[in-house]
Amino acid sequence: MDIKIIDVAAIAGVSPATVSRVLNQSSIVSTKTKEKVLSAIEQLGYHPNAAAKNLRSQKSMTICVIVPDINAAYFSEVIKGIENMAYANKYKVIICDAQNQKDRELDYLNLLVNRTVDGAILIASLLSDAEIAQFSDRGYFIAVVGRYIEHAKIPCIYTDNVKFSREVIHHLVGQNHREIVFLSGYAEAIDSYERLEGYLKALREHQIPFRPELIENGNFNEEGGYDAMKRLFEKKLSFTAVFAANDEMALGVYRACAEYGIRIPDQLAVVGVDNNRICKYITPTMSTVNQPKYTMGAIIVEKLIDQMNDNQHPDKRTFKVDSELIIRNSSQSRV
Amino acid sequence: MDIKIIDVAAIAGVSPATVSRVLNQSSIVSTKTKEKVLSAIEQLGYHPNAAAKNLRSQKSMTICVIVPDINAAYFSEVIKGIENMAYANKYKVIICDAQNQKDRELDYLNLLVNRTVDGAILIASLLSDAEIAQFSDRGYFIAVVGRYIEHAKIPCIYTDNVKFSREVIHHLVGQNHREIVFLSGYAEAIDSYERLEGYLKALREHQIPFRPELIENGNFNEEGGYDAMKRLFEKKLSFTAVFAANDEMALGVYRACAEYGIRIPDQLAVVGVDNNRICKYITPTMSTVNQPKYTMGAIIVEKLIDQMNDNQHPDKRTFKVDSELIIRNSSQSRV
DNA sequence: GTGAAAGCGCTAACAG
DNA sequence: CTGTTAGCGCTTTCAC
Repeated sequence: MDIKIIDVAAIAGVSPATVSRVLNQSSIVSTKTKEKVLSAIEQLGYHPNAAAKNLRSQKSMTICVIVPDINAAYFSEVIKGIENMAYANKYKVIICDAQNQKDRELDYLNLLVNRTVDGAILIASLLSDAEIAQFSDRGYFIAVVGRYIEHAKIPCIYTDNVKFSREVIHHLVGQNHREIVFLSGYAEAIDSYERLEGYLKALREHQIPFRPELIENGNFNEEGGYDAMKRLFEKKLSFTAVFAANDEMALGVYRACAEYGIRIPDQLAVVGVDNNRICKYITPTMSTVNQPKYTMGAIIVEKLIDQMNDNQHPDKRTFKVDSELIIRNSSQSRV
Repeated sequence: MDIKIIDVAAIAGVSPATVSRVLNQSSIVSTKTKEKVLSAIEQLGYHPNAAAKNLRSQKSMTICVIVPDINAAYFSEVIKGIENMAYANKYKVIICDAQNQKDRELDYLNLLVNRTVDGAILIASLLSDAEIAQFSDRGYFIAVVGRYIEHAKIPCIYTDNVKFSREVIHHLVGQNHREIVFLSGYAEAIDSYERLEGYLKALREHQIPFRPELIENGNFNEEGGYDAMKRLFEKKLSFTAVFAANDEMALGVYRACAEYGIRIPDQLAVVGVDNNRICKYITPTMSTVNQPKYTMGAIIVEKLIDQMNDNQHPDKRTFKVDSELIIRNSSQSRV
């Protein structure tokens, strides 16, 4: 059996309450008894039982992070930011791989309900705003990465999709492209919607007529991007550039181009989103949009922890962070 | 306040013990009362408090996974296997990013000591075999990925480094290479040691004299591989192939070659280890060794859970899994 | 500044 | 088959 607080108390010649007090610095203990207690703890190698502590104090010092896929580079970098900042604040992090399934996400959210965790961070959630808000209203602490939710108690961090999409199109137009394909992710995703919006806005700004046939869905994955591109090629449409709503799909574009003998960037310019590490290594190097993923993770835990501890800093609850267009060879005309 | 077992008991008109029994299927309850209880649970939306359950039952149904870096593709895939299999067994997974620091690793291991977790999985740990064994001897459940530990109670899963290293060298020799550089990782890592051993063995088998100047340390990262390669080039040594102990270093080799105008594979053949996704996308595509990372993660949790539950299946405790040499363009002479 | 005692919500004997 | 009871190990009033 492990050593318990009462054992420490006995050795130190004090009551368990006093041991608890020095452990938690909850109230003032005389220097002398504190020393006795500390040395008893040391001597016995005492470690407070977490379950007992959790039960009594009604918190677990644990949060969970729910993502569609642990493995995806984008998520794992956000998670790293979350984990590191959580550690700095003495919080533990439970990872939840929802595998793109809503019911699994819901299942993981039960960790909140049964008090396994004090709070949850949702990344690229499949739940609707209303569903998320509802959880918050039930008194659970939730924070969201990647989108904005209109709710006073839900910290959010996200990038301005519309803004950077416009930048991408501006860049492409600057390279004399006027027939630009947009590859969207699955329709339910807010990111798809907003990136499309930015694309449309930018076209309008440049008075380029919008051609609906240049919009294809690639489901945010490599295969989808590849298939979409093939469809486009088969239709013999005229276009000179592709803006893919993420790098995965852009990678699919590369593959399709290789098959059809289309040279990037000479015959087709390509831009993705996410700054996957592959972008730097592939030939030609791929233009993309970088988001401060690690920082986003770090900030969101901080805010969540603030919420959980009622540190109602009157400072912001939502954060719109800037992303940066990285121009590489896939979208530069070699003059 | 949340609903508790006693509330359910009251509604169902039974004792809390009975509710607990239907919840845990610990002993037989009549169909009739079971139904009453179930409907009360449903009606109230009752979820058993995890902390209370943990305290009483002396387990947390949680394990932790300690890795040097969450972000590294290799680890995140193993973690995915772990998480998915854990979920299937109703276990939660706490991720611990040790950031390549031994003291942080030790700190995370305290999760075992304070009973936050029931067991821990160590991946690419910096701890010595003796240190790990010691934890096990203190009664904590530990499992290890990536190396073999001589200890009856520690499940291990690992690949045969010596074997695949020999295969790599055989392959290279088969391509008429006889002057082959070996790029090792940091010396403390067992992987470095064993991969070097395989390299040496294979050379001997082919009666190729071993040249110590062809061995360089690249610390398992891109920068290290790049630096090592530069040193080698500057020394004007003669060699025609490089076997890097992981893909990261091999990527560094690519970069150094680009700088020095060395063409891969014509002037230099390159083989890495890990099958990072980049290998498939880089030009030339990179030969490497693939390990069943996901499966390794899945198997190791299963074994750990077995251990924790005393399911002393007399079946194996350690698993040496096969890896596969993937030959791509970086090591094929274009005849 | 310190101790006694109650109780967090659950499960597991032990009766019946 | 079901209820009563006693804790799991800790923190936190409330006294002193």
